[in-house]
Amino acid sequence: MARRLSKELRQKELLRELEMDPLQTDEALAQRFGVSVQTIRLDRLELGLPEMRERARDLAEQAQQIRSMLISDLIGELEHLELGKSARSALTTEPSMGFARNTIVRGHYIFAQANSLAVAVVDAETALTASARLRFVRSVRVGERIVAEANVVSQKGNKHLVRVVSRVRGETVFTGTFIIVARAESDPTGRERA
Amino acid sequence: MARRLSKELRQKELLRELEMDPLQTDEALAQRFGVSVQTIRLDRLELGLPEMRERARDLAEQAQQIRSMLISDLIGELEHLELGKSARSALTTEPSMGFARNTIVRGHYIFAQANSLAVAVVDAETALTASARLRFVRSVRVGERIVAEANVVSQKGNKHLVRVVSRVRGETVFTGTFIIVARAESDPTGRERA
DNA sequence: GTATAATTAGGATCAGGTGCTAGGAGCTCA
DNA sequence: TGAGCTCCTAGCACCTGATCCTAATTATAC
Repeated sequence: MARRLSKELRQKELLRELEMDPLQTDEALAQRFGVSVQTIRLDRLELGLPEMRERARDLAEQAQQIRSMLISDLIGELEHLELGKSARSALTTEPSMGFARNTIVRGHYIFAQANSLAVAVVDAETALTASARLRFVRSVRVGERIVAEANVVSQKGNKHLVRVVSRVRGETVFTGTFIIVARAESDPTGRERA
Repeated sequence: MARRLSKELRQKELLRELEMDPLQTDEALAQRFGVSVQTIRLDRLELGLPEMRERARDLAEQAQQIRSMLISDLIGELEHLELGKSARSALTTEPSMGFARNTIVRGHYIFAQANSLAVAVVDAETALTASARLRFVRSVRVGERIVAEANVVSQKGNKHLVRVVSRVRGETVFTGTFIIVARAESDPTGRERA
């Protein structure tokens, strides 16, 4: 049974190996495990692992999704926007947004949604967050859908006071008060941020 | 010159097309533009664009980086950690962290680094952000390296007051005061967040 | 109408695979 | 000892999405 054990072990290692670095060819993997390329192919077949090019494509697609979802200027989907007045966006939370050891969504995703919305609602070429006060009222579980609503409370000069409330199924999970500064595109001296 | 113009136009379109969806083969692109595959190849050659498989690989590598960098529990690299007392982390900002229209880093990345650090410094199984006050003192440009320092100011029961200051080349760009709540792993009733 | 630029076509070759067939090594069991 | 089994290796034909190279055709400019 030493043979079979070694096979099982190799396949487990193979999984770990590909998780660490998915962009390895069968050739490289074969060398790494001291077996023939065919053996690696059989292993992949048994484990249902796709070939390197597919793995690359899958990852590439993920990257695009991540890019458009998490790294877009507005995090979450914009559902409503009345410039200078109010806005609403929805964010469906994903496992990648949670802590590694539990299913609680990490605060900066909730903040990111609220902050993006606060910046978006201000009617200006460039708007940056100057300061904020946040309250995380209740923890959010991975999979829950967060609806954030932003309202411009007041405006003095280029300073906008924006209030954001985020809810999950109607229950408030987060509130934040943002001071957003509108800045002319031509003004390069950054004194504030978003 | 209509031909040459059409060529220039096609190459511009090609760039935009591939930016939108990089996972297209020459074949598909040829059909899309109504030209032969060879023409697309020549265009790619002139524009210095890599083949589809390379594009996929590049994206895949990015995805891995994004995964490990932005979606890890601690954003930025931990440079120092004394549990319950202080911590320091560094974050080199990337183009993907900036706004689409300028090179200013968006606030939630700065917050994410600070928030992660504040949570990490608290010596507890699970620590969640309950509330925070933030000040974005100065805008950060893409490429700048942010060093965040967190100090536990006080502790009352399971509530920790953590102060975070983020600097770029010694200059303060962000300050935040976080109230972090430590929670026993066994307590499933989420009343606070991180 | 001819020079020049742009496009198309064809063939050889490559990487990194799939799918299939076949053979040998190593172990178990009777 | 040999049959039966799993596991590994090997070889060959084929596929996709490319490469590089040469040659021919078409469009446009002068």
